[in-house]
Amino acid sequence: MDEKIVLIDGYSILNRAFYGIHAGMTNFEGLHTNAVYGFLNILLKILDEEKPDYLAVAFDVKAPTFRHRLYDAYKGTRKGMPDELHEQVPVTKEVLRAMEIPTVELPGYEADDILGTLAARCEKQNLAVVLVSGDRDLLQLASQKTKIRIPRTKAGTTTVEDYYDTDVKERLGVTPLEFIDVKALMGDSSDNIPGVPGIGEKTAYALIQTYHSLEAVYENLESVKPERAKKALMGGREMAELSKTLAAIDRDCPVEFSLEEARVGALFTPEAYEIMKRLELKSLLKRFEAGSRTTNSIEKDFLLVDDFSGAEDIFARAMKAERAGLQLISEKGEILGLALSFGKGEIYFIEAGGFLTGEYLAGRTAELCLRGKTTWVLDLKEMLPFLGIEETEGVLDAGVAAYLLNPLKSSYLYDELSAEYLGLTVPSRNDFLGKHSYREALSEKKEACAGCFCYMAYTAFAVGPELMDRLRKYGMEKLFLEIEMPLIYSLSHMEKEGIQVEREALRAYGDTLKVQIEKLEAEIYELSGETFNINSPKQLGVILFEKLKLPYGKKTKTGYSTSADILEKLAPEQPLVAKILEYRQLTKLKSTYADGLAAYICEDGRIHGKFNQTITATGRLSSTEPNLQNIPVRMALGREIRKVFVPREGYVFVDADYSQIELRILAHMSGDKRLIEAYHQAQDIHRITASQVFHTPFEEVTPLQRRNAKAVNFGIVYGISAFGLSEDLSITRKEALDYINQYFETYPGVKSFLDHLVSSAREEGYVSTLYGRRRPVPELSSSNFMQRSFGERVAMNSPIQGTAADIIKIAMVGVDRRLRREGLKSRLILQIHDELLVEAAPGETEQVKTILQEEMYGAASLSVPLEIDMKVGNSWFETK
DNA sequence: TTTCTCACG
DNA sequence: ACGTACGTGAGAAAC
Repeated sequence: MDEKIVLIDGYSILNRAFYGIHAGMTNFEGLHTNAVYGFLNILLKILDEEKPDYLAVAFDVKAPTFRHRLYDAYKGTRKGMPDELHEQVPVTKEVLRAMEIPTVELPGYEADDILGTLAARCEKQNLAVVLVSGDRDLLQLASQKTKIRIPRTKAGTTTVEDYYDTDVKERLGVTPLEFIDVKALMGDSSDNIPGVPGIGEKTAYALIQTYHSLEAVYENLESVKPERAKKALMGGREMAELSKTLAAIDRDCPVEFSLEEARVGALFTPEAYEIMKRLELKSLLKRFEAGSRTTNSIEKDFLLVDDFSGAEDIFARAMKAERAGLQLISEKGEILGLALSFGKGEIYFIEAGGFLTGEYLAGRTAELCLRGKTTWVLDLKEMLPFLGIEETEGVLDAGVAAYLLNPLKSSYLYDELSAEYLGLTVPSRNDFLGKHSYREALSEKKEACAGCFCYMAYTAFAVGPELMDRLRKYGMEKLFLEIEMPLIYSLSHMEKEGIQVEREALRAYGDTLKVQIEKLEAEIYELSGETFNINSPKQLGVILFEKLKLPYGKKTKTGYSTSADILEKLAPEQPLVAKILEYRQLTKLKSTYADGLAAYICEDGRIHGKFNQTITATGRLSSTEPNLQNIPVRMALGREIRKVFVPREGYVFVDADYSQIELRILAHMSGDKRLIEAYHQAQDIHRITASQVFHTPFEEVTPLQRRNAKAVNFGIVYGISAFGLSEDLSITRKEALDYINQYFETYPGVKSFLDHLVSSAREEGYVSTLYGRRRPVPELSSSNFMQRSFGERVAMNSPIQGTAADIIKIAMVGVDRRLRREGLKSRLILQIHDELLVEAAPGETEQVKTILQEEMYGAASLSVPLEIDMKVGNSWFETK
C-alpha cells in the first residue's frame, strides 16, 4: 500500500468555514473563532477519513504573484478579507504549529501553485495525494493518484465532494486539463480572470467538449457554432490566451518542502489543547484532551455520601458556612440527591436513598437556604417546588445572574459558568453521562454521576462572588436582587398554579376542526386534480407554481415560498389558494392548539406551563411546554379556543394589559417633547401620531392614515427600515421612506434618541434598558452588511422591548407579593409580555382589580402615564 | 437536526 | 448589491 499525503489549501478552507454556519461566534475575549473552528472541523474530518502518513497546509503570501504581473486586475485568492477573518489567520497557524503540522508558503505564488507542485512531486514518489480546497480551481490537478476533496457545508453537516480525474470527466464532461481551457474561455469572476467576453459557462463547456482545447477551438474557428460565439471568440483571442495562463496552476514552482517534516505526529498535543481552551472551542476539546489528560485537581475532593450520619455531619458544618453552593438534583418530580459545596475541600453529592429520603434532603436544603447566609444555586426555580420556602434573601441563582451578564447564550450550565467565570474547563453533563437520564446514570455509572453533581455544587459555590462582582461593576446588582431574584418565586408560583382547561370542550373544538379539515382537504384535491400532502411546502409549491403555473412571489433556499403573505395575494382569484389558506389555519389550530394543548392537561385539570427566565436576548420571559404566550386571539376562529381556558369554580379571571407600553417607553426614553405631550392628551396613540405626522386635525384622521401611522409606530419600535415598512404596508420603499422622514421631522427627539442608541452601541458594544439590563450587540462590528443592519435594528429595539420587560416583571413581583401578603386566595397565573392574568377568588375581584391597577401602574414612573386596560370574565375568551 | 410556516406580544 | 422589520415556541416535513 502506497503512503498517502494530505495537502490543504489553508485560506480557501478558512474562507469556507468563515462564511459557514457559525458566523459571529466569538470566545469570551471577543476574538472571532468561527473560521478556526470550521477549519479544524474539516481538518479532523479529513484526517479521520484519510488517515494520511503526511500532512501539510499551504497558504498564500500577501505579495504579488506572476499573475498580477501579467494582468493588473487579477485578484487571486486573498481579495478583500474581512477583519473578522483576518484576525483568525495567525490563530489558525498557531494551532497548526501546536499540532506540529507544517505550513508552506512561497512569495510570488498562490497556494494552488504550491499544492500543484507538491502534488506533482509526491506523485513522482508514488505517494497517493489528497488535495483539500474550498474552490473548484484545483480540479485541474485531479489524476489517477491525486484526489481533490471539496468540503461543502449544508444543513449544518459538512459533506465532501471527491474528484479523481475520472470523476471530473464524468461530472463536468471535460478532463482536468481541459478544465483549464474552460476556465480560460468563461473566465472566473472571483479571481477576476477575464475569459472571453460573450462566452458563458454553457458555451465554454460545449466548445471544449467538442474541440478539447483552447488552441483547437481557434484552429477550427470557422466551424464554430453558434455564430454569436464565433464572433465573441474572434475578438477575444488575446484575452483567452492570457486567461489560460492565469488559470493554469504552476506545477513546478521553487517551493522548499521536506516530506519528513510533514509526517503526521501526535497532533493532539498539550499545547494544542491549551489553545482550544483559550479559544473556547468546547466541542473540539474532547478530541484534543487525549494529549493532555489532566483531571482538575479539585476532583480529588469530590465525595459521594450515602449514609445518614455522614450527611448529618455535612449539613451541620454547612449550616455554619458563610457561603454555600448547592443544587437539589431532581428528575420528573423526584429528588435524586443533593449537590453541596461550602469550600474548596468540601464538595459533596449526597444521594437520596434509604434513610436519606427526598423529603429529608429537601428539608435540610430549605434549612440551609434559610440559615441567613449566602447560598448560590444553579437553578432555583427547579428546586422551589420541593423546598416550600418563600422569598429568601441570600439565596441567589447563578444561572439568572449569568443570563443578566450575557443574555445571548443558549444555556447557563455549570460547565459553561465554570469556563466563563472561573477559567476552569470542566467536563460537561454530556461528557459524564451522555444521553442517559440522571436516574439511569445513577444506577449504571454512579462515579460519573457523582463527578457531574459535585462539579455543579462546586461551580455554584465558586462562581457566586465572581458573578456578583461583575453585576455590581455593570450596574445590574439592583436589577438582579430586586427584580430577577424575586421574580423566580413569582414564576414558580405561576407554574405551580397552572391554568384550568376544559378537556371536553377542547376535544369538541378539535373534532369540529377535524370535520372542516377533511371537507377542505377533499375540495383541495378536487380543485388541484390530484392528492398530495398539503402540509408539505415542497409538494404544495409544485402544485401551485409548476402544475398551475401561478406566479410565485419569492423563493426560499429550498424552493418556492408558500407562506401566507404570498398566498394571500393569489387568493382573491384562486379558490384553491383560498382553501389552502383556510386549511393551513385549521390544521394549525388542530395540531398545535387543540391536540397540542390537550397533551399537557394534568390530572388536576390544569396546564402547568413553564416560564423561562433566561432565554430571550431582550429580557422578556418565554413560555414552553406548552407555550401559553401564543394562544390565538387575532382571528375569530382561533380566538374561540380561549373559551376552554377557564377559572376555577366560583372564581373569575381578571385580565390586565398595558396599553401601548413600548411606545410610551419610547416617548419617555427619547424625551421627545411633542410625543410626550401627545401621549398625555390622547388615548388613541396611533390616531394622534397620524394627526401630527400627516398634519391633519385629530377628528379628521382617516382610517388609512391611522393604519399607516400604526405601521410606522411599529416600525420605529422594531428598528425602522424603509424596506420593512414598505413590505408591511405593500407600498414602495420610497413611499415608506417618506413616511419615516415625516415621522422623524415630527418627532426629532425620537430620531436623535435612536441614532444615539446605535452609535453608543457601536462604541460600547451593548445597549441597556431603563433598569440597567444589558444586551451586547456584536453584530454591529460585522463586516457583513446584513448582520450590521440587523445590529442597528437590535440596538434600537432592545432597550424598548427590554424596558417593557423590566416594567412588567416589577409589576408581577408586586402583584404576586400583594396577593399573598394581603391574604387573598387569588393568584397570578399567566404573563403574556404586556398582559397579566389573575384567577380571582370569589369576593376578591375588586381587590384584585385594585392591586393589578396599582402595581402595574406604579411599576414605573415615566414622563407619560402607563395606561392599563382591564377586563373581568368567566373565560380567557371573555376577557378579550 | 434543520427548514418552513404560523401562533402570539 | 446586499435582501429584513423586533422578540419568541411548536408542529410537520425534509434531510
